Amino acid sequence: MPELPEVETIRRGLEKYIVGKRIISLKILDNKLLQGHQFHLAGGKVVAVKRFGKGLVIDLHNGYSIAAHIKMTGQFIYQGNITKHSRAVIEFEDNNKLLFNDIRRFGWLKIVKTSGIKNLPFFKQLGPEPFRNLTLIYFRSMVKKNKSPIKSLLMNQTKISGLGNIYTNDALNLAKINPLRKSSSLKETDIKLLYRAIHEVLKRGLEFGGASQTNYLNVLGQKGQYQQHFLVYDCEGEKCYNCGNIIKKTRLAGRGTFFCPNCQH
DNA sequence: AGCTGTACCTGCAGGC
DNA sequence: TGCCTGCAGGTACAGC
Repeated sequence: MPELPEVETIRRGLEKYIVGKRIISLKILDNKLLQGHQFHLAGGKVVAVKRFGKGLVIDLHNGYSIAAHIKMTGQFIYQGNITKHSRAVIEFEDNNKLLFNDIRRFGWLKIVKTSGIKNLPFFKQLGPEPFRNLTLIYFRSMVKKNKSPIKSLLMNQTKISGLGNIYTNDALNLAKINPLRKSSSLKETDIKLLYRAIHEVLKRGLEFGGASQTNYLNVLGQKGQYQQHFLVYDCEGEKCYNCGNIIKKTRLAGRGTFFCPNCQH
């Protein structure tokens, strides 16, 4: 489910509710889920919760961390009830607990030394991130030399981290750029508009607490509201808010791709 | 090197 | 009602 705004909303929730708590156990309910040795966790006190791209990292005081990726349908739920989709339960000394639920079972948890997080394959390959180190200079040079469709480039986590299908579709609409356009064909004006649009749609996503189109929930089990404000994502057949033309859907690299044929060139 | 297609899973909506 | 197909917000990997 999650892209940058959803994962960041989860991170903020975890930061609020579990930092300072001591873990007494991790119960694994799905053997596919975990890599690493859970005995490193017992007695570990949570000191920080970080996000890198769409990945989460829970740092403990003892030099170990829990790295997590919730992929399409993962959820971290604080104080929730165990369901058939619960894959792990972290219990804290104060009797509170954190569930990791995941319908499609794509997500993972890894227990590693905090110093080794950056060497995990997923974290190692991440590109710069909006609101952090994605500069216009880097963005411009990357766009100019890339020959794939601009949408594919934006979705590529090694080029830019944090964007997924929802925010990529909406950012391209806001910048009035056709998703199928070859990256290197973008003009300076397009590049600047797109750079700003990426930040704008992510900011909106964050302000609405993420998009709960299907499974996303924050750590309190609450839905986000950005799905009520999609510009084009999942809007096939609806009228474009800008010009009234009908929004079209196509497929690009296997993903649903939405755009206004009139506004986006 | 860098791209595309497919696999990984489960659930759900839509067509018949 | 039920079966079938296709699709879903992400990544890893094979193959070109």
